[in-house]
Amino acid sequence: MTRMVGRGRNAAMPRSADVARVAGVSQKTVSRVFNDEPYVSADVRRRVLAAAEELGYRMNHAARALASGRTRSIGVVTLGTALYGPASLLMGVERAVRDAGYALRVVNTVEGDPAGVTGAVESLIEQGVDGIVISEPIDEGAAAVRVDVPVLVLGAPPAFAAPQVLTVGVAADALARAATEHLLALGHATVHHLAGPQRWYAARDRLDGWRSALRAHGRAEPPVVEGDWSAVSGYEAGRKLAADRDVTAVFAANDDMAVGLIRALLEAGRRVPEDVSVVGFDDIPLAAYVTPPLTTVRQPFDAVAQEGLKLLVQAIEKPDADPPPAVDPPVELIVRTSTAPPTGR
Amino acid sequence: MTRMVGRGRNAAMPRSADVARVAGVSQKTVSRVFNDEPYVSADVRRRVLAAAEELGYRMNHAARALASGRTRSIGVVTLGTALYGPASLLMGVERAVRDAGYALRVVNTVEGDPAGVTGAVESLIEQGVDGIVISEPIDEGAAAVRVDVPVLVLGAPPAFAAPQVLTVGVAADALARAATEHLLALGHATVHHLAGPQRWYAARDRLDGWRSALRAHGRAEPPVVEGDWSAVSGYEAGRKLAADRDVTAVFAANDDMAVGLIRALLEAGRRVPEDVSVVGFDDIPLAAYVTPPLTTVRQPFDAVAQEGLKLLVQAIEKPDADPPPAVDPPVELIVRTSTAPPTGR
DNA sequence: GTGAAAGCGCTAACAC
DNA sequence: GTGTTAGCGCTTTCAC
Repeated sequence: MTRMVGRGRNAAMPRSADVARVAGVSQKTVSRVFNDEPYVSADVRRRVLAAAEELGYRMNHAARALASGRTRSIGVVTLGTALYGPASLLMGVERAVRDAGYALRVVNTVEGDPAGVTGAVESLIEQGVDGIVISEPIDEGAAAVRVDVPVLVLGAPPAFAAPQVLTVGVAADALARAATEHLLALGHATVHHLAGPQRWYAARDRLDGWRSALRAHGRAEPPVVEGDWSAVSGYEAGRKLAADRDVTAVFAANDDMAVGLIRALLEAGRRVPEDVSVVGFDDIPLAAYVTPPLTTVRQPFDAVAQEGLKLLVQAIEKPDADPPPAVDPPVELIVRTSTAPPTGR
Repeated sequence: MTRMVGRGRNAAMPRSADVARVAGVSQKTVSRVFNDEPYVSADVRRRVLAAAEELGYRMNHAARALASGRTRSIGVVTLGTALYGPASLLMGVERAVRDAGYALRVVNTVEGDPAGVTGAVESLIEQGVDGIVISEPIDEGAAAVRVDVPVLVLGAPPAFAAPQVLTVGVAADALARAATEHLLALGHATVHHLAGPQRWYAARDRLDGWRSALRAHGRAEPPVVEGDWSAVSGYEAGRKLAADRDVTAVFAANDDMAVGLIRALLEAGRRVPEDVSVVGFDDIPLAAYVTPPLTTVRQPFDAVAQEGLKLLVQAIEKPDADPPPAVDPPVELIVRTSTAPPTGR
């Protein structure tokens, strides 16, 4: 079946008034039907729907947005990267937005762009959105924008002046703590940390979780090595770490770096897990299939996106209701074979 | 600095008429300035800009879209997956769309959704977009929609009735052919293929490339094993393939499956590359760091996205001009250590 | 070069 | 339950 769809000045698209004429009702009644408003008799509703179907009517969202001041769309600001974490979060957000009956607008921020998140948010506001999701932002200094739509920040402290700034943590510190404690429980004297870039809040949270685990157990805190999330940076860090015979356990801030790290370790003749245990973070789909299969911590991306969007949509639609209490997703440590007790050497 | 931005019925946002009053010009002149129309004196332009700045004016895109019938936005239809290929393409598209001065709307199609791509396209049209990008679609049968905006299809045959359907191939068949020929050149009698799900055009193209290489060299065409892009499916395929001692070289349709395959091979006691050579597809960032480092073929995602968007934007803005000839991005085979000549056994 | 008037296709507010 | 009347903030058309 071939249906005609389209939009544009001369495109002879039927409008609600045309539907009204065919159905023999007023234009406003057509509007009522398409907005599921009450007080429309079942009979009228049926006639309107039939007429709309017959004409191939589709509502013009621009006109609706102009008249109502609402767009039924949500904007998301992401880092423009195909990294597993941010990409998964984006897919989760898309799904949750669609399920809530909203449209999605996406703006990426570019690393090093002076406008950064602030510019991205302004461009979304200009486009017209009812709410904004900021996904895993990096710290760009105090670049506050006053926005009058609700803002949901995923994986960072609230940093925007908005009527409602909602935050859903990825519970990264708890997850990082669990990873570190797993290594400690195995009998390692201490745990080294291959951190993510500290401009990312997500990276800081993981570092905090690692540090708090070490402190809680009264262990020495070795110097932190910082990577940039990439396997290359993990590899480079691994070359340094491999030279240090005191290193028996490393917690990497993501799986990509963990894989690079392991490669460097192996090339330096240090076996994993016999000589050095490694735990990653994210549970990328490949984690179970690299050599050795990677012990890691699963990030509940979908749950975070869903949970967050529930808050955001409520803030948009019922601004006065109290936000429901946030439910922290469960910590999931996936133990595979890249970790083992230290072998006395 | 805290700037007030926002939109909405009661939000006391300044409009172009306010700017006009402050600048002492007509509302239409403000419109001219913001649309970079000619015939505005430099002096007037400066005054308008100053007034806008003073009031914190931002144009209302919904009103513009309603009046002009154009939205300056582009919609993209993607599969909702964080797989490296689709995710990279999406990021490339976002960047290219932003560079062209358009906004981006995203709709995912869900596997198994009856509406599928057709429904996604209709929802974009309804939202109002000036052009549509369909990224790596799967074959859903003939579900044609007549759309009156230009459509760009990335990585599949044109399948939509639209004023302009543009296609930019990922040249997947040429790339797959190069991968296969690399293995043949190494001295392997033939090459097995671990294919992607055949509903994806991208998977079919790779299979075609593999097949044509085999035919061109007069080699036997072994039965195809089909996976679903995931490492798990590669692993399962690997268990079957490992049992067959005739298998000395495998071309996997993506890197994730290649990694799963290698793991299965190793577990079955077959060494890579000594007993079996493996080449992947995509060059995921991890490819150089897995064990053994993966020989693979690099997909030029950014180039494809940029190239495609150039076509699309031209089709939107200058519908009558001839589309510039498509430039095929170069084939890049990355040889690492998962491939080697067969060892006579 | 600039301005006045008339919509774009909807929703809001209120009448009936 | 349903219709009427005004806009929403821009662009278009055409006059000057």
